[in-house]
This record gives sequence, structure tokens and C-alpha cells, in this order.
Amino acid sequence: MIKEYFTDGLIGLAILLSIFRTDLVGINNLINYPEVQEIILGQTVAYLPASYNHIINSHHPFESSKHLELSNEAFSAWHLNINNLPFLRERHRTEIEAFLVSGTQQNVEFENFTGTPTTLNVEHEDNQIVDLSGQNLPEESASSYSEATISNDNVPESSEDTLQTAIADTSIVNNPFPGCNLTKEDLDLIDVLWQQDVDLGVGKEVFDLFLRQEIETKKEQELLKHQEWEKSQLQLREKQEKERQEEAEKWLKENFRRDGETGEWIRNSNGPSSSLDYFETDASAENILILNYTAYIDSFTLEAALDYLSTNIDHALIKNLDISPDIIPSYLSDQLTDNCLIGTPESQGFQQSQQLLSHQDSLEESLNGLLDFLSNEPVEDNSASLDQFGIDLNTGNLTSDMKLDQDLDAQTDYLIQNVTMQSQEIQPVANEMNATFPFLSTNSSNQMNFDLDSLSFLNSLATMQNGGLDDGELFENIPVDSNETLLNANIPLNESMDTFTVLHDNFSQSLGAMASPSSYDGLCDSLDGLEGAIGGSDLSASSQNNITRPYSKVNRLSESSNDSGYPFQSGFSSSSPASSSASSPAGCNYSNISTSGNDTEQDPQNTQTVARHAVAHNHTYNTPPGQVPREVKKYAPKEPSRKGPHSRDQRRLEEFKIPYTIDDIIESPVETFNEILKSHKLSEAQLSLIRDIRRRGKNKIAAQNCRKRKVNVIVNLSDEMVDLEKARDKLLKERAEIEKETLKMKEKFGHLYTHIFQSLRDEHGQPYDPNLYSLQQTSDGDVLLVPQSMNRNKYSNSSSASSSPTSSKDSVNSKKRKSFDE
DNA sequence: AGAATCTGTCATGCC
DNA sequence: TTGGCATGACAGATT
Repeated sequence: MIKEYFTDGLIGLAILLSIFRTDLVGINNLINYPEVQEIILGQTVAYLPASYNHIINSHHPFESSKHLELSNEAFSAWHLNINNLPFLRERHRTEIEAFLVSGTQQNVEFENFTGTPTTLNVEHEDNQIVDLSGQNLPEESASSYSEATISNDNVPESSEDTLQTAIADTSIVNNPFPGCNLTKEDLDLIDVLWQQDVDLGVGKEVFDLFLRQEIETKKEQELLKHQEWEKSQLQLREKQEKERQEEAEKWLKENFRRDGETGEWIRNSNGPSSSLDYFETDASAENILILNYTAYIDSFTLEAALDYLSTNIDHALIKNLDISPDIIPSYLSDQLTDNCLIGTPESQGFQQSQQLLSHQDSLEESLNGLLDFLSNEPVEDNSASLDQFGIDLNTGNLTSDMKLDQDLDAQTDYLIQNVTMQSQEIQPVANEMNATFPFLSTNSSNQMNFDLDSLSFLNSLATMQNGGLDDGELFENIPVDSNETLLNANIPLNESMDTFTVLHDNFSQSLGAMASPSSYDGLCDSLDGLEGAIGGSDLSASSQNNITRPYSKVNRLSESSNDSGYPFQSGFSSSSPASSSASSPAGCNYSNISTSGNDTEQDPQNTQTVARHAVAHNHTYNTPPGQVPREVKKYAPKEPSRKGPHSRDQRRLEEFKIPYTIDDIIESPVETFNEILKSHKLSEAQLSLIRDIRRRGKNKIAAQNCRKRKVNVIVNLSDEMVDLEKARDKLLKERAEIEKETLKMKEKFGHLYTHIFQSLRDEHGQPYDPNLYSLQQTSDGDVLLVPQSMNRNKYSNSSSASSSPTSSKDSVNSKKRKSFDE
């Protein structure tokens, strides 16, 4: 009877606590371990798992759902608050449901004895029920419970003397805890607590150690099962990701060729892909599409998402995706029919979508529809689901949390998939791009009303892709220090080129996305080169620049490696005019000399093509990590004036009348070189000179390669550092949000705790003294009113009790004894 | 003139 | 053992 007085309050408290626990479980599975639970929730040694739910369900499935708010206004408000917390809604979509078990004739005695038992369930998104009242008890346990109930019912309530006698008399004969080694003191303690009408939240039978061990074993088994399931899911995801990457890699290889030296991906000039041709020949508009895709997504509001889906998704595309129209929310389907199939102009569609939005019951409903739609999409690793758009349920906005530099991987994955898919279609790629990303289309004037004429640099890019762009032109239009990657979609993109400077950091990623995720590094690498080429990118066909343009260190490195190839593969073919002239004594021209054909990183077959398309990096290797490389000093393009050993060697070669150039000596394979040494009668001095020349030449190339590698390492580390800094910032932000939510929940918990505790009354109708009692929750979610003496015992024994479950159990017994003594 | 940078060379270790 | 590569260190050239 008294318990009925505060049952709902307890339920509320239990739910609240359970929510905390549920959330923690979501954060990390380690939380499930009892030891961790103890750390987080406090010791559970004094707590006893309840088993109302399963016991009653297994024997008396007469529970009826009951809204808790019906019986407690405060809880009602709280319940609503909890449900409306974005913290919960965003992460778990947790629903809170409580069941009040209604008694029947079969268990009315039970109710009389323990008050109204309650079971609390927190139902998760995946329909997994977290039962707050205990685990799945084995059938025997339930039977045991029933027996215990009946047995205890024989004991008159509130009759201490009779109870003592009864227990004393029946403790051996009718031991309610078969297999239990509880001492008489333990049993006495339990009964004293009963008589005090202190709700232990459990029946006496749960003191059965054997039963509790079984429960714990079962719990561990479930945990293991869950972990295995997660593992298999992870493997499945990895497998899918791998397949997707392989496909993308295949596509990339069909259309690109990797520069053996720089690792950059160079487009095949005669590649078979129509999509690439599309990108190139129709370049300006489509590259703009990619860029604006990222820009648009960045500030994608929910309204915009709905608008996009409702106005622009083509049924043809849906067919391609093998999506049944049935799975599309009806309102979307209607809109699709109206706008796409019937061909409503997009501007009109936009208005209609606005009306549509206004006709929705709520933004939330719209969102659910969207989520359903996206979740049914067969492209499983479609990472562009709205979940990743940082949807704020409170505002309906896709928040700017989705920083391009952090989530772009996911977005570009989405983009890549579609691009890849489109490349296989018969239709012109442009049409499909418009179908897939209509908001990127230049026709989507209602959304992105930019002016193509202002995007001249992209035209320049297209030109560059065709190999015709001088290295300086592109970046004169692109300020390179645009570190800010967030872009507000409200920025009118047609204003000026300045708008696109903000996009610059995303530029490489977007283009990388055009290729494939697996090629992302390669393309990004090359585009990083674009990005960092402050001193002018090196398109290595810089022979045309040697006179008119200054060249940097990068130039020199690239020239020596990219231009050369390996001209001596067939021996001393180097008496070719080019080589000879390059290495003539008068022309110790480092910018033209072909000395680095031995570069192991390059693909000799493609060297010439690579040289035309290669984009050099700004490898200012003295720049400390994290620091923007300062402008590369431009060396005068004049002929090297110094009279280094190279020219001296050439002169000595002539003096010795050795009919080979320095390049011949350096570049020839070992076999050929040895044959030359043998075939000519050379003096020791001549041989020594030739060997020295070869050794120095080889070492020079090695040094150049070594320096390039060093620069690359530094650049990569710098990039990595930037990424890590961004990741750190993101995590810090997340932590701050979580702490904020936690604080909020703690506050609510405090209020609720106070409310419930003040509502409790003892058998005399007096409130419990907060100094003597406290409410605590077990690891199973049960809420107990625990005398402070037990707390003190618990804390005094905490160091030894928390080490293992076994010691916890031992400590339970000792505490019970102590409490009994008191 | 001096600092910063680039580049070739040497020495050394490793394969 | 030899040749080649990688790399630190150094010095001269260049800006």
C-alpha cells in the first residue's frame, strides 16, 4: 500500500537512471561490463537484481500498458521533457515505455505482498528491449520465484514475531533458496528489511547466489553475442567498402594513369571513359557542379533537403537505384510525380515544396520520411544520409556541424558513387548529373544562381587538364590562403570570384571525389600540389618557361626527373642529338639536362606525357610542419653560370678524348657501362675519371630524389597535422556538447530525485530522513531505497568489493550481516 | 654583406 | 665483392 504511494515516482527515477545507462551503453560497449558499471553507477554490491518482468510475464502475462503520466503529473512533464530532448532524439530516438503489471487472481497475493510491481522498458531504435528489472531468468528461476512468493505469503504481513518464528521454523524445511548458502543472519536481515517495508525492489529469492550467478553468466553471454554481432556487421561494412573502393579504383585506372614518380593521377588522353571526356570537354560547368555541390551541402537546411528531394529526384534515377516507389514517402512520391514526371518547372517545384513543407504536420514528420527514404536506399554505404548532415531536430536545420573538411569523405563518397554510376550510363553524363544533383545544375537558378562567366578559373582548369594551361594562370585567380572551409549557402555565388576562393580548400577534395575514394590520396596529392604551388605550379613542360619564366627549386627537381625518362635503356643510344646537346660542355644546362632517368619512383613509359600533365608540389622542405610555406624564391632562368665539377668533368672527358658524354656515362646500365670500359683501351686515369663521373652523377640523382622524398614526407605530415587538428576541434566540440547535455540531465535528475524522495512515506506516513535513507539504482535499473548504514558499509568496503563480482557478492553478505547487527 | 636557400658532392651504411 | 641506393653533412652557388 505504501509502495503504491510512490511507485510512479520510482518508475520515473528508474527510467531516468536507465536512460543514463542506456546512453552510456551507446557510447561504448565496455560500459556493459559489470566492473565498468560499478565504476560509473557506483557499487552494486548492495543492489539486487529484480526480476518482476520476466517472472510475471512467464507466468502471468497480464501486464497492461499504462501511461505513467496518468498517475503522476510531475512525471508526466518530465517524461515529455525527456522525450523531447534533442540529446535523446538525435542519438537514439529513444522511446520510453512503462508497463504497470495489473494483478489477477493468480498473482493478487503477490501484489499484496510486494505492492504494485512495475516493469520498465526502454525501447531502442532497433527494438531491443532493455529490461530495467532484470535479465531473462531461466524457467527454474521463475518457478523458484513463485515458490518463494507463495511461501512468503504464508507469513502474515507486518507481524515481526510471527515472521521470525516462521522463518526460523521453515528456514530449513522450506528453504526458499534451494542451493543457496545464505546464513540465518542473511535471511534475518532480508526479513527485517521486508518488515520495515523497505522496498528492495526484488523478491527474496534473488538473494540466491546460484541464481544470480546464472543471471550474470547469461548477461555475459548476451554481451558476447552482441559483440559478435557488431563484429560481423563491421566486417560486412568493411567488405562493402572494399568492393566499392575496388570498383572505384577500376574506374580510376581506366581513366587515369598514375605518375610513377609523383604518385599523381594523370588523366588518360585517350581514355575510353565518356564521363571523363565530359568533364573535360564540357569542363567549366561540370567542375562548377562539383564545387557547388560541396558548397550547397554545407548549409543544407532541412527545408532545402526536402525541397531537393521533392522537386528534383528523378524517377528514372530511382529506377536506376532499384528503389521501389513504395518505399518513398507518399508526399515525396506525389511531389516527384508532379515535379519530375510531369515536368513542373523547378522554380514552381520549389514553391510547391515550400507549400508541401507548410502542409506537413511537423518538420519531424518530414524528417522521418526522409530518413525512411534514405534508409531504404540500396546503396548501403551511401554516406550522404541525412544523419551525417548534422540535422538539428530542434531547428530543422542541417547544421553547419557538417564541416566539409571533416565530413567531406562521406559526402564525396556519395558523389563518387553517382559519378561512377553515371559513367556507365548511356545518357550523356551531363543530363545525369543534373538528374542526380540538380541543385548543382546551372538550371537550378532558384537555388544556385551563379554566373558561369565569373568562374573563369574553372575554365582555366579545364584548359589545364587538356595540357594547355600555363602554370601561373590558374592560381593567379585563386588566393591560396583560404583556410576557412565552411561556406554559408546564403553567399550569392554569382557575385564574384571571391566567393570561390572560399571553396578553394575543398576544391581538391571535390575533384578527388570525381575520381574515386581510393584515388583520393593520389588526386588530392596532385591537387595539394596545385594548392601549395605558391611559386607557380610546375607543369614541367617548362622548357617553354625556361627563358621567360623563373623557375624554382621545384622546377629543377621536376625537370630533372620528369623530363628525362630513361633514355639509355638500350645502351648508349644517347648519342642522340638531344642528349648530346644537353650535356655538351657549353651547355651544362641543369634545366635541360636529362640526368635523372634513374628515378625509381617514376614510370618511364609515361614520362613524356606525365611531364606535360604533371603538377608539381611546392616542396619547400625547410618549411616547418604546420607553417605555410613561404614564397619560393625564383631563380633566374639564365644559364647556370657556375663552373662546377660537371663542366670540369666534361672538359676532362674531352681532354682524355673519351667519346662519351657525361650523361652517357651516368645513365647507362651497368652491363653497358662495363662493356664500354672493356671495349676501349683506357688508362687508369681515364677509368677513374669515368667511374667518378658515374658515381657522382648517380649520387646527384639520388640526392635529388632523397630531397623530394623528404619534402613529400613533410608535406604529408603537414597535411596530416591539419587533419588531426580538425578532428581534435570536432571532438572538443562534441565533448562540450555532451557535457552540456549531461549537466542538463543531472539537473533534471536532481529535481526528480528530490521530488520522489520527498514523496516517500514510511509505514507511519512520515517522510524518510534523507540522512538515513537514499535512493539508489542497481546496474539492472532497479531503484532501491537504501538505508544509509548500508551505504556506509558499502563505502567502507568499496576498495575491496569493487575488484571483482565474487568479492562483491561476499561483501553483500557482510553488509547484510552488519546491517542486521545494527 | 649576410641570411636563406639550392644543389652537388662525399662518406657511410645497407641491400 | 661490387654496384647502386639512401641519407646526413658539408660547401659552394645563388637569390
